[in-house]
Amino acid sequence: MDSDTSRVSSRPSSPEVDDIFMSTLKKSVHGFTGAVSSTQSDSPSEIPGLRGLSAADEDALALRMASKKDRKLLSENELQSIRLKINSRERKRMHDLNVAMDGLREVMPYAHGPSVRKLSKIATLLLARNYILMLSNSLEEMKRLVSEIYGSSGHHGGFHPSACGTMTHAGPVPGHPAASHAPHPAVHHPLLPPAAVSTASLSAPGISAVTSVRPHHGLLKAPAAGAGPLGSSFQHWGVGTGMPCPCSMCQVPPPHVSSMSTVTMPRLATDSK
DNA sequence: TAGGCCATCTGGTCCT
DNA sequence: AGGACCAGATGGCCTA
Repeated sequence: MDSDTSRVSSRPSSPEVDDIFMSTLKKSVHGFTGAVSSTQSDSPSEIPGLRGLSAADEDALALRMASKKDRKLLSENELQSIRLKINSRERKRMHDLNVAMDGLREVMPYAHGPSVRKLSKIATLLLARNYILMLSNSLEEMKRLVSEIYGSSGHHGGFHPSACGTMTHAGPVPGHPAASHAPHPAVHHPLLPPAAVSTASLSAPGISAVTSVRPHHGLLKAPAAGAGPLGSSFQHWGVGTGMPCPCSMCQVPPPHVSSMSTVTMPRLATDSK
């Protein structure tokens, strides 16, 4: 999918006024929606300016409506049936999208639970992006250190299985979501002393734009006292010691992350009101 | 009450 | 032709 740019560019920035009008007419005069939605119960009486339409008016409108393509060949019931079918597909599509979004939320390093409001869609996407970037950064750092340690001794420069086995931050995998991170092992980055990781904090724009805003935004039903920026259920924060986890994942988004979030989501970054 | 988020409807566009 | 995708519009719900 993918030819979006061209598709978008060819799309009118806003619908024609007449199209909106006709759409309204279709919905109101002919019950075009099929009244599937519980939130949108359009009826003629609800549309100012359409009240008092005579039967002739409706016929004329129906004619105009039908003139579009071959709709004239379809009965009102057929049109409604088609519309219902399309609406149903769209609902299913959006539902699937939400399911996928939920799946993404589950593997995000963010507080989960009945008392915590779930991430918004945009926050989920932003956090996911930054999470991926952090993991990539962490992986690169790990590779570099492994190379430093084994590279000069003639050992292979790649990951040793034993080292791999101790990597708990390799990223969420199916069945092992980051959200359900097991508590940190005593040494989760055996090759990475705390001093080796960046000293940058999670206040970096990428993460802060999403996570630190949530409480301000009132999205946490119950403030997590003592919880870090990622939330109280985030295992990397304060496990055992109550101190911030020094691991790479908990520390830094890559430098280039700052190019977004706060820019593209000004509201998220400044919504502390 | 304003603003944010969301679900839904809808029509347009593109793809198969 | 039918389906998928997209974006605009609309209204409901919730929170500060």
